[in-house]
Amino acid sequence: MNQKYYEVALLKSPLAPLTYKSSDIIKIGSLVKISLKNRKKDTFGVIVKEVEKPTFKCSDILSVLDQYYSNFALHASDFIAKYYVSSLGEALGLFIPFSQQTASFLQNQTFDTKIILSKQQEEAFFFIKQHNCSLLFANTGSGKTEIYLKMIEETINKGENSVYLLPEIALTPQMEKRLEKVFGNAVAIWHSKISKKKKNEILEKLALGEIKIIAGARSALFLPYPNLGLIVVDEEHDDSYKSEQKPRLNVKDLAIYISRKYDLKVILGSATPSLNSFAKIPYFRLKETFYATQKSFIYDNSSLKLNDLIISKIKEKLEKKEQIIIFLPTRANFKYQICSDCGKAIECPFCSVALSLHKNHKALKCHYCNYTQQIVEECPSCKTGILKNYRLGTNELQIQLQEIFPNNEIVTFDRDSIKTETNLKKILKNFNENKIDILIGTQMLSKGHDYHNVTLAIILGIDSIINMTSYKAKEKALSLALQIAGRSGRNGVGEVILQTKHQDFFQTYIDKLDYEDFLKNELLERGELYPPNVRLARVVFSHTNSLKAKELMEFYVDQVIHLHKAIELIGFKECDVFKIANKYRYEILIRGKDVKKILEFLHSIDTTYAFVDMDTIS
DNA sequence: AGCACGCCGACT
DNA sequence: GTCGGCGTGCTC
Repeated sequence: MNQKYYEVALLKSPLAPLTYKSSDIIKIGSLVKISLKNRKKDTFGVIVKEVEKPTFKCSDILSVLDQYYSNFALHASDFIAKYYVSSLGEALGLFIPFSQQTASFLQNQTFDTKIILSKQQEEAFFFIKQHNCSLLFANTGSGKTEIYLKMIEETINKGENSVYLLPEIALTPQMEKRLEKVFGNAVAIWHSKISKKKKNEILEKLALGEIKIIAGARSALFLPYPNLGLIVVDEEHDDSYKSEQKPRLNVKDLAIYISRKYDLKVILGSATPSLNSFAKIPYFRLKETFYATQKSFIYDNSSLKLNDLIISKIKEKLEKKEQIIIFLPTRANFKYQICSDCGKAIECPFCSVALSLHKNHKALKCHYCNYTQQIVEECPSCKTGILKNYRLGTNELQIQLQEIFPNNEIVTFDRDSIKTETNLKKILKNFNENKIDILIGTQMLSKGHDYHNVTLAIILGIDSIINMTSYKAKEKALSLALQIAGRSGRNGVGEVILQTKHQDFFQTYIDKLDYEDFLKNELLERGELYPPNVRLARVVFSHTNSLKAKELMEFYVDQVIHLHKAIELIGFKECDVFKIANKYRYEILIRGKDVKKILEFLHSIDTTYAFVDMDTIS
């Protein structure tokens, strides 16, 4: 019998592709069922290439399924595996395969949306059309969404699909409304919280050509698009485009890579673009806004969150029936409970972090591993001290404000209070209908929502962001402050209270200069030390035995120093959060200009106890 | 001897 | 990742 031999990438497995045989000719990209020694469950893999008969004995491919991965998915996965250091199977696992059955002829549809662009928007539109990948650097209220819509229209009329990426699920309802108004049921929303049934329905309609546009979070980029023509990455500055697990890819950077290899358009959009994009991608500045807003900033250097200034400002707005948003980057009631006698914080037994107090759940919770325990009355360490609460969170702020303003509706807006999509939509609806007076939230609050009647934005705790040990700390803090400020006064006059000890820094770029000046200065300051002119990578070694983790780190520190002279070892140490989920962690940070040399080192790391974080932010 | 547990290495 | 093999150390 004429045997064929194929390399098969094992889906979601860290192993490199393995060789199997079959008497059938199987198309590259096909999904197949295989067996693996010591494995009971069915194992699935993807045919990645045909090879010569190997010297070792091969098992048979058990069956070929009627699903397959496109060349696009194979190619993108290959890039992900190499650049972000994962197995091919892990990278392919991100994609949803095409289904053989539904591959019928596509239904075509054209739109005439009658969107009218201003002169400046027209220029931006023209600019985007000239580039494969472009950055739309658009001030809040300058109408970048119309440009996206116009571009999507053109893409559909060419018979191609569009994907519209948003950094967070929280933003999808609003965009869903906006897109559906223009494109009706040619639009679908895709993110992790969408039900399986709904997902299958969307996939079928996508294959049939009934759905042309997918708006959604990271995972929306990995659907089986019959003919992808446009990728919009909105709020491109947002770090949540970077995945925190397994293939630790940055979907934005993947989109940029794709735009270079394939004939499709990528638009990155933001009012506060990342320095990386600003430095590397051709940009168009959309400065003119459709309505003039007068925005005044008040700087408050107090350490007290609810001080007289803030309370009196809130009172003033409430009396005028105007709305207020308050940003605070801490969830729960308090982040620490510290003993006044021995000075120790109550720690998670599995992680080296303090437990947060959640009054709503009558519990202390670990924000890393989710460990939950009862609230304690006395210090578990010395059994005598009184516990004091530190670092106010959103829930506590809500309680304290409610005491001061008992007749107003005050609601929190964060991961704890928003559990479902319905829940999210309800809060946004109530806020837009003026049924909520004050909305208190974490980063979620900052992300591109349109709030109509907000005349005061209060920004608290921004110093905890500017003081972070990340080369991006300043960039993050300033963009966050501007994004939140942008939510206030969309219809006329808006005030912003910024509580910070870094008034000079913020004032320079808010009152005197603008964000583009910040980016240019920051670019000079980072020079050859931090991105975008060099690349950073982090390798974390984690093990239940802390000595083991340390020894592994030391071994690879040596390797960098002696064998990889083209890359620079910036440092090696215990991770800031030393223990997570009972595993001790050490990390090394490297820097280099030559991607190949960096990857050479990263791919030489041969232990399951290490993970690589290419283009690390932390 | 019998077993629980943790560590290690193979997986085509 | 997931599984079996094997060594250690504890118990009956």
